[in-house]
Amino acid sequence: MLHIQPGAAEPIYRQIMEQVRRLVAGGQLQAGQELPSVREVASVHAINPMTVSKAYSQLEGEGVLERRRGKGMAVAARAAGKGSAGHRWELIGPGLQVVARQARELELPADEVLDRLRRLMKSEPGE
Amino acid sequence: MLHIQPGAAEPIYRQIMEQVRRLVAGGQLQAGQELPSVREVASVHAINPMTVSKAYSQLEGEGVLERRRGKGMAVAARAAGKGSAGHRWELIGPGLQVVARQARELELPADEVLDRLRRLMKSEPGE
Amino acid sequence: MLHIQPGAAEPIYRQIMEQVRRLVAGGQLQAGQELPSVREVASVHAINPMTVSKAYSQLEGEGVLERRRGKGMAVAARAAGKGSAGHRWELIGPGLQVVARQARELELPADEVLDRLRRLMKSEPGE
Amino acid sequence: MLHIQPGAAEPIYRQIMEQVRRLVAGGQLQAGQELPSVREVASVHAINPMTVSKAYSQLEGEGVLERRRGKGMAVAARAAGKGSAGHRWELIGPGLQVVARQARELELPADEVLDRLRRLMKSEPGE
DNA sequence: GTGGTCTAGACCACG
DNA sequence: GTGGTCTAGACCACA
Repeated sequence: MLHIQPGAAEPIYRQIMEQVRRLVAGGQLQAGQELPSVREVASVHAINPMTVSKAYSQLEGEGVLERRRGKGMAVAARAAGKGSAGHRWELIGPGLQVVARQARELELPADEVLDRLRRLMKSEPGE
Repeated sequence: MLHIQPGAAEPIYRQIMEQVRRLVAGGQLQAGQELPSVREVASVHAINPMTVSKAYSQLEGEGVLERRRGKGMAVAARAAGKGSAGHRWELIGPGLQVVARQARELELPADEVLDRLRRLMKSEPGE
Repeated sequence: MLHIQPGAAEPIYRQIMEQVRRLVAGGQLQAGQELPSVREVASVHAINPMTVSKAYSQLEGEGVLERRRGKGMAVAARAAGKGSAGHRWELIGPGLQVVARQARELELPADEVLDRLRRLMKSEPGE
Repeated sequence: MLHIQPGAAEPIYRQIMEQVRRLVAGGQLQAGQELPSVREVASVHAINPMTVSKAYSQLEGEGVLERRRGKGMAVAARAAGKGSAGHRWELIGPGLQVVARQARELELPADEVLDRLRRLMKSEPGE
């Protein structure tokens, strides 16, 4: 379910956090739904359990996840409101601004930038 | 000229490096053109001169900048080739992929994502 | 009779243990008196029966409760001595020290702290 | 400056968090003031640096502390408002409720409870 | 079975 | 010098 890139600049625990946040906001993880256990995620991606645990704990602190004692983590009930359209646009806003600034600094034609992004959004599901 | 966000996740010296790289590739910094001095950048943005110096030095190591004794740094002559169309698309490619994945995870409609990006690219110069 | 807060930092089984200990020491649970059954407590508070059982078992190990075959748990006869004034003050001592340190670190005026505590002790029975 | 009890039920990193929160709210740590470094706290109390780091990081996440890159942690500027009287009483409220309930369950006389607390608040500074 | 905590030690990034 | 990240491994607490 998660997509980890061990060598990326973004730390692993933060990659997990951001993906979970988006999957919850996007509705692919419903309120109350259980997440894969710390140990499972760790073994699947060959990373340290503490790294996963750190991500989950911080998401708990943010109110995105809830701890069910002895039964793992689940999407928090009150995280449901996080799926509002407004909130979802907030999560992608910074990314759009970064790309816009890069395009401007590179003096790339807006039309072609949009074209490339369109193709990436359509085809990427496979990878 | 530069846009620094202290407190951002991306380290300051890297913000400088990436912006300079893009401005050179985009042609807004021409070969031979002088860059603002380390001290000037540092004082304008209230950051440590060592941070600016580190960014400049690494760009020199990459062949993007050249050191002119007693006269500061300038865009390297051989950096001209860095402005090829292919190279410029390489610099923005990762950003586009990131945004595409975020949109997919958030289940946001592609059309509206493109629309928002279009508006950002047109209007942003002001900020 | 019991007051359970799932989700609190203090584990549930320990919440049960401490409350029973205090009710016994305070005389609200008399020697020989029966406690609500594991199943009853579990269903009333929607918690796992094993959690209740664990609390009762440990209290039995401490000599506070006794197991009556086929009839559940009751306050141990020899637990009577636990109600001495000295013992009761021991049970509240740590709590008082914690509050005193918090008040000091928050630089709150002692008089008002006492005032608020007085009101809480008088009115709380309702909740 | 901090008071760590290694054997306590409350985890060490949480002891640190709560004390810092209270010292900030109480004004003993002013906005902008630097905290002792992770390594310093760790060596003084003979605990692992990661334990201290965890506390600091979570306080940063809560907005109580700010990271000054390469220069350690400091009390966040926006944490100043955290020192309002209302906020300080919020921090001690739960502790007062706990004590009040314990006193009631133990059937201890309110006057004497208050008396003991008064003495603790006056004399404790020494330890 | 679940997550939490702590340790020890290594390496990196930043200024 | 500062904090951050990750690993490996141990033990505990909870249900």
